[in-house]
Amino acid sequence: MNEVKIMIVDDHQIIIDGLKALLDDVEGIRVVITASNGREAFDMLKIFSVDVILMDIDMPVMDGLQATKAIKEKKSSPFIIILSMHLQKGMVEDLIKMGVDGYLLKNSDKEQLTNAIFQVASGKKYFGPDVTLTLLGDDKSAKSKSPDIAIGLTDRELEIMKLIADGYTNKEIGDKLFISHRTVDTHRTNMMKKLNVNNVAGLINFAIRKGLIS
Amino acid sequence: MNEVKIMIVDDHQIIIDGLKALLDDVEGIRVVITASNGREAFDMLKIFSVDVILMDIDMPVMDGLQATKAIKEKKSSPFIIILSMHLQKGMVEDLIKMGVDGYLLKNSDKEQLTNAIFQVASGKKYFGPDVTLTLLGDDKSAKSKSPDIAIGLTDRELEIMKLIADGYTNKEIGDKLFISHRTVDTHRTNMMKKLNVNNVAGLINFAIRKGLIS
DNA sequence: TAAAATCTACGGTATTTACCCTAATCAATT
DNA sequence: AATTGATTAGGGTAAATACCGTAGATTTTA
Repeated sequence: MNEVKIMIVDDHQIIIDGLKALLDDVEGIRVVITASNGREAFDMLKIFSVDVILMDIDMPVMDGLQATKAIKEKKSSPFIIILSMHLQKGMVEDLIKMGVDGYLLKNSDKEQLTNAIFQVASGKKYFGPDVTLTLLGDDKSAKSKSPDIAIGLTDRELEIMKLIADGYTNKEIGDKLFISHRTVDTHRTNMMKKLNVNNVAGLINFAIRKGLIS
Repeated sequence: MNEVKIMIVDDHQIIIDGLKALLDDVEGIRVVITASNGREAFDMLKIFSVDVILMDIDMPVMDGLQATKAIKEKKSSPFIIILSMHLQKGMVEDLIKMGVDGYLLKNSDKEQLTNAIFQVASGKKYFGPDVTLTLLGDDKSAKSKSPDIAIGLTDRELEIMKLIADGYTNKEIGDKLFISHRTVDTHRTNMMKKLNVNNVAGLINFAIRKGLIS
């Protein structure tokens, strides 16, 4: 088999450098290109051809989920392994629907990473040692349903989310946006329902995970 | 000069492995031990002797700031470089007061990291290419004033902060900690006063900036 | 030993959220 | 033309939070 060509996508240069140093030591793996956000990764694919993408989730400009979606929409896209900080339940199913080929926590070790890369490169799926892969479904399911996998929040909701995170009350937000504080409350409630949390702390925690604030 | 002996402290194994691979390529640097949280790092220092510690901030059990505080309280402690995800204004001053020797964003590159290590190992300070080091003061200032430099929150407050961030209500937190929900409210109020915010959103935003959650 | 900080707790009150519900308007899509 | 989704708004209520104060018990520091 040829060398597995890798693209690393992460907004932290030190992690890119680290992963690169780590993988360059491995026989059969070669890091050919890196990108610091989703958009860059997407653009790079027009120029470079790679077999496997190691994709971070939290990134500015275009996050890992958006990028994955965009890349997987094209035909003959590379395999994609998501590198995530935290395990989020329900996440794996969503990722599979998006067409992701692997999922790995950042507290995995070198061996698990290389395993994942080789396995995915050979066309199999890899979802961590913890995750039993019972489901799988057909490939078509990726495009047929659930159009808003990544986040599911509207622009307005996002706008309000940020203001909530900044510490404004519903009334203050209403004044700022020239809408009723009841409307703000409605948005707040809708977001909580969507994200399955039950207070502002949960909301903000979500916003952090997605890189919307901080 | 001898080799610079390094300890890496990070809760993500892949980052440890990456940094190790990266630094093992560098002449004059040797990673002798790693730890996955602050407590482990602290304990390891009883056994191993190192010159420079690369310390992450976000960690379970004991975070980087607590660990730094604990380590720097002992005499003849190693130099410590903080590795942080985000640049936080006001942070650097606090870190210097704590006795930290360097501060580096995780989106620094390999060269900056090795520069930082060598510079710090030789007794100088390194606070990133962006940060102009105007202040510095005398070494005594570290212990003489402001006992709660890092954050200003007590252990109990921090504990409660994390539970708030996890979405628990005052009542739930009270039940968890076997104290009255009024006491939880008092802690909450005191924290807000200390941090100059006026609701839970502000609190959590702070917790993010300081790396207490996520 | 005295002073300061920490953790605990409560009374009272105004404000804010959280959570039900309905519903009109507008834009986009089928 | 009809449906869906987004945004807007309100009625009503219970729960939770924010904010003011005080204060005892314990621990730490000076």
